[in-house]
This record gives sequence, C-alpha cells and structure tokens, in this order.
Amino acid sequence: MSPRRVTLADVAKAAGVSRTTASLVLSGRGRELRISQDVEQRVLRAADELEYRPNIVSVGLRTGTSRTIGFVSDTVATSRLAGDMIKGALEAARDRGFMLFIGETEGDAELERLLLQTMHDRQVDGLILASMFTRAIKVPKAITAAPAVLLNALPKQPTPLPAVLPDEVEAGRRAARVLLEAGHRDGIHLIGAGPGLRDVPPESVAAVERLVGIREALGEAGVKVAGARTCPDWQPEYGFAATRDLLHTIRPRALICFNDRIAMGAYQALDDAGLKVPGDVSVVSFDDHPIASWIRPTLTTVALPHYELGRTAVDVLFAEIGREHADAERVGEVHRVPMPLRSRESIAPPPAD
Amino acid sequence: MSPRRVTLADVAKAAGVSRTTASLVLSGRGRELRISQDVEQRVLRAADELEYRPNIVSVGLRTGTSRTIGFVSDTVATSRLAGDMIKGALEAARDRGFMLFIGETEGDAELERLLLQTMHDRQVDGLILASMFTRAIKVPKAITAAPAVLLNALPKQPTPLPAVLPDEVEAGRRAARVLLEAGHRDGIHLIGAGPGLRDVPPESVAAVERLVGIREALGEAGVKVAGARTCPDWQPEYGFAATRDLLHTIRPRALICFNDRIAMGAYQALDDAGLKVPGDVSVVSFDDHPIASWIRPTLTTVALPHYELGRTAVDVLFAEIGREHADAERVGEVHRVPMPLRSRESIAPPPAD
DNA sequence: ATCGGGCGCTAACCCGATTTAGCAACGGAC
DNA sequence: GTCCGTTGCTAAATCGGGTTAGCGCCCGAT
Repeated sequence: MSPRRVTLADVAKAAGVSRTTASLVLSGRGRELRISQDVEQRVLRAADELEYRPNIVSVGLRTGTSRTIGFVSDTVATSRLAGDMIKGALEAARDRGFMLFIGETEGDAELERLLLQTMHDRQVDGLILASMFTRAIKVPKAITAAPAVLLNALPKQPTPLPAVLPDEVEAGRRAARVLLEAGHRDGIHLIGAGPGLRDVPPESVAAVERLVGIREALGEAGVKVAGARTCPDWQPEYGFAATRDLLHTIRPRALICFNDRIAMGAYQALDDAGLKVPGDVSVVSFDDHPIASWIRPTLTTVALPHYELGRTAVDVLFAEIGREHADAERVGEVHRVPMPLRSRESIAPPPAD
Repeated sequence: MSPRRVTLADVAKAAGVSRTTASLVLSGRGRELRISQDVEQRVLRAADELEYRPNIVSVGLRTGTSRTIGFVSDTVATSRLAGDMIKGALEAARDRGFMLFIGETEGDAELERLLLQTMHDRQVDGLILASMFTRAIKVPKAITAAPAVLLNALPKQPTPLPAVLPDEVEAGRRAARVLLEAGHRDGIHLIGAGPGLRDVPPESVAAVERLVGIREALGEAGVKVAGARTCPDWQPEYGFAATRDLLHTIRPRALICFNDRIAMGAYQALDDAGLKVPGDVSVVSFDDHPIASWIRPTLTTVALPHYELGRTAVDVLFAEIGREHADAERVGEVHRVPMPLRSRESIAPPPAD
C-alpha cells in the first residue's frame, strides 16, 4: 500500500557513496572521521531529497536503545485525576524525541510483571512507575533491567530508585497558613483525617503528610485544631456525612478538607445547615480537582501539580539514564514538587461574634 | 548492569541445535516442518529454563511488525474526561499482546505530522486517531502509511478509514424517552443547544446528533420542545446563566441538559430559585461525568461509553490490519457504540398543577 | 549396486542501521 | 626510489531474530 520506506542504502546510492559514509555523515561524525565537504553535502542533499528517516527499530536493534520510555501505572491513564501527569511526561519525553509506552496494572502484581517484561522485550530505555494516589509500593524485581523512577510513590523497602512526589507537607502548611492569614485562630476543623497522625485512611501517604504540615503551621502560630473527622474514603458522600455530623455538635469557623471531593460534600452539608461559605465558614482544600472551580463559591485549594510531576519524573529518569554505572548501594533521592495554592472565593475572615 | 538477555542463539546452543531449528520450534512451525518430538522437547525445555523471551525489536526489524499501535489524540490522555477511552484501548490491545504508544497533538497539525512520522519510524502496526470531543477532523495525509481508525471523530472528506463513534442520536432519543416515560409532555426545555439544528456550539457533532434524537423521540410522542437555550461553551457557568435566564421568564417542568457540567450549573440556578429537583423540575443529561453521581440529587444521564469506544476502536483496527489489500476507493464504515442510560434520582413525574 | 524420495535438520541470507578495522592514493622526507 | 603518515573512504561484522533453499542420511524399489 505505501511505497517502501527510504533506507540508508537508498541515500548512499543516490549520493554515490557507501552506506558507511552515509551513516557517518548523518550521525554527525563525518567531521571527526575526515569525510570531505563535497561528500558530506552530497549525502545531506540526497537524504533531504529522498526524505530519508532512519528506521528506529533498526537503530534499536543495533544500539540497544529505542528512544522510548515506559509509563507503568496502577490506574493513572484511566483515572481522570492524573491525566496531566501523563501529559507532563509526554511533553518532556517529546522534547527529547522520545515516545511513551503506556501500561496499566490495576494493582495486579502479576499483570505488572508481565507488563514490565513486555516493555523490556521492546527495549525501553527507561521506566516510570507511577501510582494514582501517593503511596508506598513494593518495587517489582523485574524493574532493575532498566533505569527507573517512581512517580507519586515511595518504595516500601529502600531501593536505588529515585522518587518524584508532591510536597504534601508544605501543602499542608500552606493550607493552614491561608486560614491563619485570613485571621482564623479558633474553630478550625479538619474533614477527612486527623486529629492524630494515625487517624488517616489506610495507605494514604498524602493524608499523613498533609496533616503534619497543617499541625506544624498551626502549631507555630500557637493555634490548636478544634476538631477533626476522618473519612473512610475521600468521596463527596463521606465529606457530606462527616460535615453533617460535625454540624450537629458544633459550629465551625473554618474547614480544612483533605481533598476537593470531600469539600464538595462539606459544601452540601453546610448548605443544608443554612451556613454560607465563606461568610459563616471558610473552606480550604487540596488537589485542585476541576470541580473546585465549578462549585459555588469557587474553592480555594492547594493543587496537586500533576503536569509538573510527570515532567519531573521524565527529567529525573533521563538523569538516571545518563548515569554511567548503577550503584546498587545508592539510596534513591526523593524529589519533592511544590504544590501551588489556588486562591478562590471560599475563604474570608472569621465572622465577628 | 543487568545480565545480558537470553537470545535465540543461547537457547539453540543449550538444546544442541541450530538457531533455525530453535526458531522453527518456538514459532510453532516445527510440526509442519518435521522437527522430531525429541528435538522439539529439548528446545522448549531449554527456552523455558533460560527464560527465553524473543526480542521484539529484532522480530520487528525482520518482519516489519512491532506488535504496537499508536494512539494519537488531540488531548485525550490529558483531559480527564476520556481516560477510559485509553483504558479500553489499552486492554483490548493487551489482550492481543500489543502495546500502545500515546501521543498528543493538542490540535496542532504540524505536531500531528511529526507524531505520526515518529510512530511510523517505530513501525507501528496501526494507528488510532482520537478526538476528545466528537467532531469532524481533517485526516492527515501521513496516516495512510499504516492501517488506521478514527475514534470519536468523523472525516471531513470521505476516506477509506473506518470511524468509531458514540451513538448520539439514540442517546438523544433515550434522554427524551426517559422524560416521556415519567409522564412529561409539557414544559420540557433544552439547555445547551437548540431548538433548531443550527443552534449549536461550533464544531459540535454531539450537539446536533443529540438534538436530532431528542426531537425525533418527542416528535413521535406528539410532544413539542417548550424552549431551548444555547450555551457558547458547555461549562457549569454557562449552564447556570442559561438556566437562570430561563427561570426569569418561565417555570419549566423538565430540563434536558446537553451535558453534565451544564446540568451542574442548572442545578445551582434551580437551587437559587428555590426549585427542587426532581419534585419541581426533572433533569436529564448526557456524558455520565463523575460529578453526575456527586451532585445532589444524583443526576440521571446518558453515558458516553468511553471504555467501550476505546475497545471498539482497537477491535476495528485489528480487523483493518487483518484486511489484505487496502482499497483506496472504499469508504470507511462508521461504527456506532450505544450510550447507556444511567438512571438516578433527578427524574420524577411532573408536579400536579 | 544404484536411484529416488522422504525425513530431519541447518547454512546462509535478510531486515536497516552502527561500528570496527583497514585499504588505496597521495605527498613528503630521506 | 623507498618508506611512512595522512587523507578519505569502504568492506565486513554485528545486533537477534525469520525464512528460503538445500544438504546428508536412511530406506525401499529397481
């Protein structure tokens, strides 16, 4: 159907030189290997006229490199939350002329093994092992065959793999400070986790770290958390239930919700109770999910920098690929990506009594 | 760092046969080419013991096939809406031992050209050209080098490429019928598009087709659309504004919103006006965006079958790959994937006057 | 004894590039 | 005139498989 691809041999013939010479010129090593200007020009012109493009599969076979990286996740591509992570990785890879293989394991270890194998069969130059939610994962043994980076995940056992994560602790501080700066000192309640560092959903690294940051910032200001309700899952209905229950006992001045979906549930409960955001109650949250700008009033939230996370993972991976010798003893550094604050309408000074 | 991969030569040596023989046995052609049981067993055992896995890059070079398909979209991976499309494609491809290259063009034709080229350089066996929103696209010339399928997109000019699309017309009928079945005959208003077929956002195929279906189903029942408001963009704020304006003039009995984000805005406007869903006003919508089950009352909506769309695209693509000769004269069929109704709480019989 | 034919396997070429080793031609020094 | 060093290029091996053509062997038939 399509005309045969132009190969290096075609270019060489058109330029009247050997394949070797054509290869040398096109790989830029012509100068150092004393190819004459004349020949160089002929090769370049021929390649240009024939619209020659090297067959990457062939190069891959010879050099063992494929200009491809594998992006393996539990459910990142799928989940609508972290699509930007892929986008960041995609663009960073593209900047270097690399393509991305995408694979999903859905948490299945066997599937993960198979997927990593398939990627190695295709000679990927590196791997990004991503998790939808920040959490500690068991690093599969099969991964050691190529440079790799953990994205949004921490290794359960120490490994030489670097990890890229959002700076959740600083995010927690940031959320707390927003309230402090608006003048809040009393009646600050947490919805989703806390008050203790063990009162968190299982496996949620983000919960613990956000909590640490919140308590740190409030503590420095001499402010105490007035109360906290955990949610078994960070979904709107649990945020709604937790807030409704809270309102039965007390009237808060401000809520720190552990994510935007919880905040959405909280909005509904506040609305039911006839309380206005932010006039009666200020709300700050985390993630910057799209709904944060859809609900009314729009929600102030500390954003998960998905795009930057993806980009950073690729950058770190390329540093890893560039590294000469993998040192099995080395413990991978942890790169923290800042979580920016998105200031919107849900915060006001506390109501005068 | 990692020990060298086991190659076919290693297996052959371990089994005490030639590479040819090993290749024949492992590709299953041993029987027809009269390899003895004994040798066959030796080769299989050696391959097993050495954990031999064929190098797909090498196979690709020889056979011109890469067991890989390219998924090129404007912003599908990115956008949180259609991640399931990728998931469906991913799983369907995996079922056949294929991997997915992901690429995004962001609507840039030059980027698209480059991306398709890069994919061809990697010998992809087929391409899926996907669009975030259903729309007519200009099919790039570069695509003809491999079998391809349009996903969620229609070609502007006739092409031999098949297309996979959601069945929006039937979805429109379905939405209308839900209201009819609940007893609604009057006061049905459209938010987002209509009443005329030209009253739609630019380039939106979905709007036109949904509208066709809605008018068809209502028409068959002898019911007239009471009114309609277009929205320049299908976002919550426009749905809110359109509904608020509508409520200034009239009190509707039911709303057909053209997507869930518009419906979310409509909910807010109804709430502001003190109207209850579904007691005062029933609401039906399209897409089954996650918020449809987050807002209260939960929203009845006709779902975009993203997962199925992705799967179907891959299935159609494989049929295309299997096809012997590409017939340039053929006009690609259009495959319509049903949009299922998600019945929730937002519909009730019209209030008794 | 010779020939023909089926059986069981392998040598050798191919895919499209990179890379190593080395060859021919030329010029200058002795 | 010989030797040596440069210059400018190429033959050939290589990556890891798939595939074609055909080789040796044994057996039965002539």
